[in-house]
Amino acid sequence: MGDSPLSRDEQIYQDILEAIVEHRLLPGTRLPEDSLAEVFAISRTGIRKVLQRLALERLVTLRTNRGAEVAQPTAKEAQDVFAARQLIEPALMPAVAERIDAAQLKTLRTLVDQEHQAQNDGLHSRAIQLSARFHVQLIALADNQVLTEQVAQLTTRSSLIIAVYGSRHSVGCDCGDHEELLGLLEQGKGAAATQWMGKHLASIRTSLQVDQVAPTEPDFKTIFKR
Amino acid sequence: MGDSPLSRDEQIYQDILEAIVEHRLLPGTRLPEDSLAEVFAISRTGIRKVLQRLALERLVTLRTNRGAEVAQPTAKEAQDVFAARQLIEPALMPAVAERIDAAQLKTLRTLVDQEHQAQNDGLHSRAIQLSARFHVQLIALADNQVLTEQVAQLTTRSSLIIAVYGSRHSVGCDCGDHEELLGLLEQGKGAAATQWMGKHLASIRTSLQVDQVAPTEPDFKTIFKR
DNA sequence: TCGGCATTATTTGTATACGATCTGAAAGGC
DNA sequence: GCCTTTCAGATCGTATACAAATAATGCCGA
Repeated sequence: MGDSPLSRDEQIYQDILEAIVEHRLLPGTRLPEDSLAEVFAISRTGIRKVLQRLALERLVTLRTNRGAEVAQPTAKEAQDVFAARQLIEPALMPAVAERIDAAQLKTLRTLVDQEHQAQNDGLHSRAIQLSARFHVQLIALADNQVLTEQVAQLTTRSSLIIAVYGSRHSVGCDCGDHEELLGLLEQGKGAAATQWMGKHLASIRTSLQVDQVAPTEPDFKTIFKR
Repeated sequence: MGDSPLSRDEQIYQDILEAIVEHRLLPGTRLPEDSLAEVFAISRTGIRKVLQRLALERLVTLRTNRGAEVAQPTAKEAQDVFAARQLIEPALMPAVAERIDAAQLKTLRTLVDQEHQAQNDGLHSRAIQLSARFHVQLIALADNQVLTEQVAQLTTRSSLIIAVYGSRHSVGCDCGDHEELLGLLEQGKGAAATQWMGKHLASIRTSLQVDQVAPTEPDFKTIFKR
């Protein structure tokens, strides 16, 4: 027994997902089925399935007869995503504080360390990915699969949002450190952890430059006007 | 301008979704691609796309080489779904109370009336559907598309849960009426509405008979043991 | 020189075909 | 008589082919 470690489709899905989260594929990038099919040595049928899934998760947009491209969240969407996170994530901190144990703390601290290291090495992309994983792993401790999946989706969308509106900070690791939060949880201070998480997300949210929209397609008029 | 009113796939998706929400398709029912393809006069390709989507929304389960069937939520999943709803929906009531206006109140009251009528006519299936729509329409007023979509998904999953564990009540319209809530919102009593919604969902949750699992396939060992 | 129109090339939408896998039942051995 | 094995039917997974739509290019006329 033991499932196949990762189905073919799932692997491709993960690959593309990671590329988007790590900003190797930027918002607006077109994703032609043929090219992807060739890269992954699979038929278009398989690619379409993956793109479909990514579209339902709002990571790519899918327009009929015009193919797929990496999604470009609007400012409103960015606000909505972070509002949702602010509603859900802080509220789960008490449950997390209750259930967390030494082994899980250790796992989470490993993630934080890796994140720091990536940050110091200038690997911002990797830091972003690790930060997202930290949030999901943390929420998973509340033992609610539904909410965990929702937060997982919200964090990946957040990565996309940061690609469009973000400062150069990774997923908001400027306002105090994830390590701080672990300290609070370790001491069972659920209420304090709730507050911390609320501020953490608020800080990321305000650091977004939602006003200065990065022009999707190069605005030649501006570029060549002298 | 003006999109096609409803794409072919979208229509099929809606049809199957409605059948599941209204309990015309019960949990555990197999959904062979060939049969569906024939019914909807489309190729298997189109059906697979729809089933894929329903699977991502957890309304059908998809096992490799064994096809699709209407999902049978576990007791844990049922708890998780309602816990999520209890976290999200009450929290949005203040925002809803602030933004609601006369026109929207009227629309919602129409929904409630239709729900009552369906209930009185013994059309429980329809009542369930209308109740779900009421919740979604309500949440939509908070003007957060992300959360609205999440709640939409949670309500459809709730319908499925009620099919498995539910009492004969429709989507929990026993503990006080949706009309009551509209009264509170009309008066701008956001805090009271929050409380009301919390109790409302709690009431549905406790009315679920999560312990007496409806045996999917008849458990002959139990049945014939004396 | 510029705008409108036709043509072409690229890309997606859909159906179908073929191979692989699973389920259930019948046949055979113990 | 019961268990194992094998075979057939049905169902799914994947690739490919062909049709349709779109976007871009080139052409022609004003």
